[in-house]
Amino acid sequence: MRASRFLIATLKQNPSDAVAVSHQLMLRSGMVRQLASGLYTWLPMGLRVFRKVEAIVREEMNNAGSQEVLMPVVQPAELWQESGRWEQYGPELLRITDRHDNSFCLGPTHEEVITDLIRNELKSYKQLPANFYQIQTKFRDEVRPRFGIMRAREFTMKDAYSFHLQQSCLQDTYDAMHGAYCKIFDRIGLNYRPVLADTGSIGGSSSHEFHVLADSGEDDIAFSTDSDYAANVELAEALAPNAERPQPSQEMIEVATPGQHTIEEVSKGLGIKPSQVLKTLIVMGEADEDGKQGLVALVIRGDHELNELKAEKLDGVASPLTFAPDSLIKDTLGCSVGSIGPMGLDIPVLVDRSAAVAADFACGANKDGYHLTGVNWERDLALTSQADLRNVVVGDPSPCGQGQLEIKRGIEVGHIFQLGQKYSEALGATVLDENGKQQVMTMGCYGIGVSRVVAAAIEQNYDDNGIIWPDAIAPFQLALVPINMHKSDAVRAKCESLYAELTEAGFDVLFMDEEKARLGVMLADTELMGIPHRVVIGDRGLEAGTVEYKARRDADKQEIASDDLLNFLKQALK
RNA sequence: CAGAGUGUAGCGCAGUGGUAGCGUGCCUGGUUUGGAACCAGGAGGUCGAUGGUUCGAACCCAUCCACUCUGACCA
Repeated sequence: MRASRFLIATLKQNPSDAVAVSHQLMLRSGMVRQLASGLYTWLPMGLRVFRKVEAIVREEMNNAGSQEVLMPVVQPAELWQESGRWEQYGPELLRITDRHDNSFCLGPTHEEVITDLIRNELKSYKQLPANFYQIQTKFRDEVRPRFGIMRAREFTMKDAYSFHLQQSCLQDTYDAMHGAYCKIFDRIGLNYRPVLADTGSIGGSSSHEFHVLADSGEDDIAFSTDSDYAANVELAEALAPNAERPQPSQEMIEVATPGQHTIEEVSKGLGIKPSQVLKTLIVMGEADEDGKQGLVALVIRGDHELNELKAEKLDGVASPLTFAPDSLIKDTLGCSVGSIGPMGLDIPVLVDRSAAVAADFACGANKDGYHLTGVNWERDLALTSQADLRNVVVGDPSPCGQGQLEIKRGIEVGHIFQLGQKYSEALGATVLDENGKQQVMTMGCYGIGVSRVVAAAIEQNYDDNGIIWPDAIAPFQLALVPINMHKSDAVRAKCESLYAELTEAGFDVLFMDEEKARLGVMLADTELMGIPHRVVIGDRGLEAGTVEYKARRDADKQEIASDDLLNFLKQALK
């Protein structure tokens, strides 16, 4: 491609409202432009990257036996009412009405549409397993779009859905998809990890997320130092401590702690470590037959964080997890939030495993302005139910039994689920089995955020000068940069012949052929745009029979005999 | 949705009551040319919108809109 015929829309200055690195660099390098909040136009440069990601995803999905389809973005309300999600989904589902006053939505995902298609098209067990995918625009009216392309409202996703009669068959496809995802992210050239994940609101049993590791990620991922174990922190189990609970050594006394409510204030006031203070959180209990909700107390160590996902899965705890309103706590327990403790509560008390081995601890006295110190389980109060309630922290033993946990940030770029029969059941997607009987199919679903992969690749690969694309998804593999082409016929002739030759050899070349463009500007632009390889042609080199080569990641340039260039590049770019 | 902030030239910003400016980018000409040059000339703005106060509003007041940040939310 000739730069003179291609929109190079680089910006010198950072648009002021971009915060995330990928957002800034995508705007500055002329990859995208914002149209409205969470809506972006892909410029030619950005679209080339996007298409390369898409092509790799498509190839590997095809290789893994999935068939491509393309479903509408606009979907009829009836289907969503049939699955129950018309009511379940909140305002994130953008609902629209057509001229006949019929309701539709913009698809945030396509389970309903594919299941509707499949119930009409698949009739026999002989057609199973079946796996279909599409690469399509999704729309989610996010409460707060942010980080540019990373969390846009309109985005592109590769979503696949598989259909089975046996769980074992689903498992096979799930494993095949897992393998295909690894191939995809390997080929793209990202540092990523498949991690155990929560199945979330979509339901189902088994689930893995694929995370690109980057400091700017929104998720915490826990890894074992000694094994392949990796899990989203929201899911990673905090094992029960091995250590026995120490014997009590202090008397329980009540201490006035006026104005001290947070763990930090209390531990500072009492002169003890936060880990010696237990915090008691009051959440809503599960509704009984009459629909009445009681309260439940959750007790964790002061230096630990509550894991809401774990908590809401416990018997007796309302899901979604809801913190009890202050007024209700005051009415029921007779004290306010900063002074609650497990001592003498007549509501269910669930104690985190780590908190259960604490001795001589401090906690609220259930009396405003007072705390207890030297409290001990069994001696001063009964230890009723124990549970895993907290987020794991660095140094915890790995749930796999080997090594300790470390925690890194990740960007979720893929997610695979075993869906089960949630949608096939609701929409009546059945086939006849060997005995001629109707059987509801079991489903799996598999997503990759195609547009997000582009942003995540930048979050993981950049420097002060701009983007550093992995070779496989770079908009161009190579920049051909002439020096003073408008004055030197030799430079022009060499560039033209090289451009023809390299293009002929199958390289994606960006020829910086703008008349009178200054070298510094061209170099800065090609670096900002992240083009991984660069060849500079000047009179000085040509007289010596050389051209200059530099990889985007390299610190130094090298002189290459111009006759060897093609072979050199074939090596370098392979 | 709650809290905070910002809207003035493509981008970054200044201007706080007297009719719009700087840097950069863009166009023309010239001089330059190995990392974002220099000189001269030029184009480009209903100052987010509406209403009000005033002789006069980018500026003061009110309402609305958009965008951003923090949080809750998130297959």
